[in-house]
Amino acid sequence: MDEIAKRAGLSKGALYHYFDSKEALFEALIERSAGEIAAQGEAMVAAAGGADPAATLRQLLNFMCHALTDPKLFAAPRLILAEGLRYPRLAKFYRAHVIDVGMRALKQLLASGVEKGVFRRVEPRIGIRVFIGPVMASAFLLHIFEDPDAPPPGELADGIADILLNGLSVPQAEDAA
Amino acid sequence: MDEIAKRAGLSKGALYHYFDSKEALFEALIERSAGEIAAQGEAMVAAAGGADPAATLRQLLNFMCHALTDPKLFAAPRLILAEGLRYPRLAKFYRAHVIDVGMRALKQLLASGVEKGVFRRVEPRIGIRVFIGPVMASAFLLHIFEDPDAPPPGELADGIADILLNGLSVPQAEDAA
Amino acid sequence: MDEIAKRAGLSKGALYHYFDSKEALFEALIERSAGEIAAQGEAMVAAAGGADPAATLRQLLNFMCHALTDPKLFAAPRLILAEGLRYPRLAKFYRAHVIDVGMRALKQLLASGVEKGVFRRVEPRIGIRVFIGPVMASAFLLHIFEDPDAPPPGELADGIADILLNGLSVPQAEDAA
Amino acid sequence: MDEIAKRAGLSKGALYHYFDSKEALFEALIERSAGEIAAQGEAMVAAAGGADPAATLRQLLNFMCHALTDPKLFAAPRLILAEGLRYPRLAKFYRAHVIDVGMRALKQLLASGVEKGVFRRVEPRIGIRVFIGPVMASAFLLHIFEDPDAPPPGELADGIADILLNGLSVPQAEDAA
DNA sequence: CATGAATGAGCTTTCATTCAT
DNA sequence: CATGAATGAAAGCTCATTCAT
Repeated sequence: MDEIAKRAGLSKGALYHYFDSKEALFEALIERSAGEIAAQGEAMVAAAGGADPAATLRQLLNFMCHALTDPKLFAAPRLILAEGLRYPRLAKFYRAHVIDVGMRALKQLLASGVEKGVFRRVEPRIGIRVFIGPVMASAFLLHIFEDPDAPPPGELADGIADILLNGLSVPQAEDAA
Repeated sequence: MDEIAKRAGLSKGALYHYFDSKEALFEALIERSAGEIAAQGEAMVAAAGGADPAATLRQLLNFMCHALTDPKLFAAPRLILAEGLRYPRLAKFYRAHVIDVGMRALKQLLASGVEKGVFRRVEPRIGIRVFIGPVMASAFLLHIFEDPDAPPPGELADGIADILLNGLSVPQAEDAA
Repeated sequence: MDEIAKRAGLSKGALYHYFDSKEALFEALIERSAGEIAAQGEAMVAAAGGADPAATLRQLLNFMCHALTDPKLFAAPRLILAEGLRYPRLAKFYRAHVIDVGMRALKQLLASGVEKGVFRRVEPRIGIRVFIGPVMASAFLLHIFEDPDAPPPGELADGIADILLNGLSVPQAEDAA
Repeated sequence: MDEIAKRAGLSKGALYHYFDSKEALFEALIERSAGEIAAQGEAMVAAAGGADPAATLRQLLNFMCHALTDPKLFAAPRLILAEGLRYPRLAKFYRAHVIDVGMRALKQLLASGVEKGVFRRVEPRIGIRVFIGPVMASAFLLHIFEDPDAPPPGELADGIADILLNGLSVPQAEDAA
């Protein structure tokens, strides 16, 4: 809190004027950064209205990859990881304000793709994990392990989308000799 | 350290006999759990010898999904995430002993798949992220966010492998002109 | 001060307009509650004018027992006891405005009883302590220790008066020799 | 705690080695001082065995007056007053370990006096308050209000006992003209 | 080898008081 | 007159580390 106060140009006491506790401050931070991102992602899916699910998926991936490249926007997930054991309520808050929102949107996107006949009918819980996981992994490698080899966000999003949509496997010729 | 000593059934003094510092203790923990897992994954790829890359990928996913379902084996990654900021050396240690090992093996697996003509030639850094990300995301949802909806590890591995290999998209009919 | 301001329905700033400091506020509180009680007790003794000291003593006990049953009137003594160490000036203030007043009145009452020949000539400092002590003890048991067995004030005053005036001992038969 | 540690010649950390919290430290203090006094008083009553209730009452008063003259032994009651609002459990602890013990002993003493025919049958709750109150009042005047006029403990105990046993009133001649 | 008492810097939080508006 | 944001010292407590035994 000393450090936070100093960076905010306030005294520690003033911080407690605005937030009841460190936990409350963290919750506000989560809501204003990760919560915002999740809401924007949800809005993106809603705006697309199921018109072109593959394009929406690409757009969403692009958005997420760019967002999580920003250290400021990675602050919220990092917070959960660093302080989640000390403040267990924080993980619950994050789940309610970020994860549930994102999951709902992704489930919606996958379902509309299936409905349109462009996505295969995969188990939604797994589809969600396969969508969000690569973005997470990239963010961790970038911010926590300082991978010098990190691909730029646009390229990353395109590459993830390519594999997600088309698979790693080489398509088999189906009517060969 | 008090808590660790108590659970280990010895005194704090004894703990400092075995480990020079908390950081050293953490490094040992990482080496013995996550390092072990990474080494086993690497051995799995080496043992397969590039014979059936898709099968090896499925096997590796299955191994990882089962491993990270165990709270004890999730302890090391969680440690890095929670303490990585407090002990920056720890993140570097983890990268050297776990991430680099795993990445090398995965890059090898992808390359052998390409060589065999069964995998498309994707950017390896991205292929790696798409492989490991979904497993990570599943572990986080399970252990950090206590998702009650977590799929069982076997089913999870199969589902991830299916999407990874075959993609989300419905294959196009190829019988055109 | 925050709490006091809130309960008083004004801002902290306003509080400091009316009172220079917390100590000053406390002094005002003491003067307006305990000081008032002490003054009323003194007036009671003065009004009686030494006419019927035993009756005055009963009346005074009754007044005190009823007063100290009211949590609002117990607030001032409690304040002294709780904050007397933190604000030593406060104890002196209470002594001057409450204790000295009460003691003077009691000393007066006892003296007039002796003069009238209805009270034995006891050491006044001790007489005072024996008078006020039981009332204090009752208030403490009621407000601090939340004794569920507390006697109602009227009954309490009568009981104390009975013992004070007549003693615990069974009167000896005087018909000897 | 800083102050306590300094006076004990320890660091703050060491204090928390011995006591889980400030409240626990206070409970230990209460048990070792006031609890001890209460237990000794109880033992005194038990030892007397109801043989000479008036003498026991005098002895007990003498013991209490001497005990509460010692600032160290007054520390526990003072603690309750100063910290009771901050740590409400403390008052409950004091009640259980000190007040209930003392009350039980006093009730016993009064009952045995009644049984012997030397004490009048007074309401025990009131008898207790009249016994303990004057001692309390004396201790407060001495330690909190620093009364320069405080009677020495022996004289005080004798004076209280005299009033308690014989009453303030001048005995009436019962067979006069 | 092992103990556990002890340290001291650091943490989150509180609170009487001040002051620009 | 009144507000409430801001301060800063101090409170209770934690914890990695050390050291006499």
